[in-house]
Amino acid sequence: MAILPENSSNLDLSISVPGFSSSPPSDEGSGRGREQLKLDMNRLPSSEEDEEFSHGGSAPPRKKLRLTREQSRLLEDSFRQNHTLNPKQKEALAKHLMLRPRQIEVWFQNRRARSKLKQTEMECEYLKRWFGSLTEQNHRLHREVEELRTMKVGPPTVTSTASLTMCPRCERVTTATSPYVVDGGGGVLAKKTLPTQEREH
DNA sequence: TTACTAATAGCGTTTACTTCA
DNA sequence: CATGAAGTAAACGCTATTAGT
Repeated sequence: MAILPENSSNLDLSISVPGFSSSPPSDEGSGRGREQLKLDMNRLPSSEEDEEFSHGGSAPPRKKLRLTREQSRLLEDSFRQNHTLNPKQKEALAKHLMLRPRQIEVWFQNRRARSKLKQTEMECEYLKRWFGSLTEQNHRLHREVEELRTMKVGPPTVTSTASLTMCPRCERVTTATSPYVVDGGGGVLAKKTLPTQEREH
C-alpha cells in the first residue's frame, strides 16, 4: 500500500467491525479528524478521551486495532530516527497514518518497551555466557592452584608446562597462560582486564 | 494454547504557572 | 515592586497489566 496524501478519503485502512458503529465521537475538540471518520477501529474512543460510552450504558466490547503493514513500516521508520516524538511530530505522524495522536503515543511507548525488553534479554544472555566462562576459568584456576600447592615448597623450580613467572616487585606468581594474578598461598588475587573473548560475545 | 501487541491504569518526574509571605 | 518558596495542574514517560487476534 502506498503512502497516501493526508486528505485521501478512500483508504483501505478501514476495518469493519460487526456491531460497532462507524460514527465516531468528536475528535477531542481539535477540529480535525474528518478524514478519520471512516476508520472504525481507529476511531475507537479511549477512556480518557471520551466518556460517551460511560453514561447511558456499558461500553462496547473492546476491539483491537491492527495496524496495516504500511502503518507499521512508517512507525518503525520513524522509531529508527527517533525513539520519542515531540507533539508536532506526533501530530504529523498521526495525520499521515490516519490515527489518533494517542495511538501514535501508545505505539511508541510499547515500541520502547519492546526495545528495552529485547536489550535486557540480550544482556541477560551475555551475562549468562560470561558467568559460564568465569565459572570455567575459576575451576581451571583452582586446579592450577592445587597443582601449585602439591609442588613441594622449595627452590622455585617450575615443572608445569605453563611458564610461571615471579613478579620481581610484588613476588606474585603469574602464568603465561593465565592472566590472573595469584598470591603465594594459591589464592587468585585479581585480573587486570576482562578476557577479550568474553567481551566480544 | 500461546505469542504478539494495542490499549489501559497507575505512578513518578518535569515544567509552567499561580499564590503568598 | 521584586523575589523566592510552596502548591498545583498538565504533560510526558515508564512499568505492569489486560485483552483482542
